Amino acid sequence: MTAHILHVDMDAFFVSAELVRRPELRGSPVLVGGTGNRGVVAAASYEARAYGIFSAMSTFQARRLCPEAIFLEGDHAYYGRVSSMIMEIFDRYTPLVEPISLDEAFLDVGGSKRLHGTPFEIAQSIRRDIKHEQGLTCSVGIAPNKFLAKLATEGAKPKPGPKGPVPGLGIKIVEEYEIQMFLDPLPVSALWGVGPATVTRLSQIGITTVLQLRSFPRASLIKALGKTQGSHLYRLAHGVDERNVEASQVIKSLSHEETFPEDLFDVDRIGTEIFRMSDAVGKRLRGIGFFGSTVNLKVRLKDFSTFNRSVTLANPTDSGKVIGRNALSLLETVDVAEGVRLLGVGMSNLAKSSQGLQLSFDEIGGDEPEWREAERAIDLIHERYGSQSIGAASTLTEKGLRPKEKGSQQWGPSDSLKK
DNA sequence: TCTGGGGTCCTCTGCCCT
DNA sequence: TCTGAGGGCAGAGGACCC
Repeated sequence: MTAHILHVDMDAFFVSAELVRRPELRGSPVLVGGTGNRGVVAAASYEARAYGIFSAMSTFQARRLCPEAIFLEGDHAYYGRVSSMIMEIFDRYTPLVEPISLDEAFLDVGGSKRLHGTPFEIAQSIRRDIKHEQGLTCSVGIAPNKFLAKLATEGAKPKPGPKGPVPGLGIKIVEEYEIQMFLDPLPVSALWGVGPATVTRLSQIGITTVLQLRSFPRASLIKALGKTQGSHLYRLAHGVDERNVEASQVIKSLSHEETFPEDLFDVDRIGTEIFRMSDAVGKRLRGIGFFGSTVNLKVRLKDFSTFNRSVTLANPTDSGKVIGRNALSLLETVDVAEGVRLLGVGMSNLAKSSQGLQLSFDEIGGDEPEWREAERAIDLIHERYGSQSIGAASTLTEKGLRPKEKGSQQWGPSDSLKK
């Protein structure tokens, strides 16, 4: 099989997007993420990476490593707009585009050769278009499958150096005949699905590199890791990945969670926050025309211990009120006396609202059947006058209405949310 | 003064039913 | 009637990804 799968990954996307609109910051250590001490770094410029800062590091630690770094609060809506324009560029070259996140996608260009050239030429064109139209750079991996293409991208990326970023290859191809040569020296942590826990388990049986993993008997690997993960890793170590590039993906769950600038102790306040998040989840469900059957509540306490509770409803719902009522009863099973650091409300077991769902009297609002209509009316008012214009009294905090929008607190609480 | 948010998938456990 | 095995399912939580 020839290398025809492209993995395109933007270089330090959030930071680079900020530098486009704030060019005066170029050359400085710039970080995007949660600016409060409870936040994390979402993206670091290559100048900041030279200080040992990396994404997912706590903002507190990043500040200590580089006090002079410029911290920018993320602007999810802006990155979303830039991302859409980049995805449009991909669409020019193939209809088979699978976005993984705002800054990353797989493209199957197997059928694009006659129109657009070889995979390498297409990668060159995409990089040129993105640079020209958005002022951003990206790296591209090309390989016979998604797993190898993604790994190849890592080899194409710029690296941080003491005097600024050291340019990478930009494009890296892994052809069929060089797969093992490419994979064997890599650490097992480079494989998709191998995190810290699996690294530890593998090292206990003497496996630290892909070559060692490949040489290990499949049956022993399955014994050590279980059938699913064992055979999955065995195949990856041999460069086998049969997943196709999926242009459309079905949403399976949806949630909102939030870490608070200070721990919450007041049960009434916790209830208000749960209703606020439930409201947002309901709004998003209605926005995409879905109902959910399972209500999930996540609670993280002061000591970072985390509890997940869920309940499956007899009838699916898209009502924030119904979600909130169920989430609140789930809260009763968790002892929150020591203080709540994070709350999350989610829905799973989703189905399109057009799939002939029967809603019981209770699921559409119980004693207030008109509430369902009210929620839809609120959606319309939000659309027209903004999310601060109106909301249920149950979602009102002492700071006023704080409706939760997707991505509004993507990387943790900011300084401005602190009292 | 540390450790986000939004997802997916998997495994384990307990319960119910046959 | 009691008991155990086993399947199905829901719930909890771990692990991983970006």
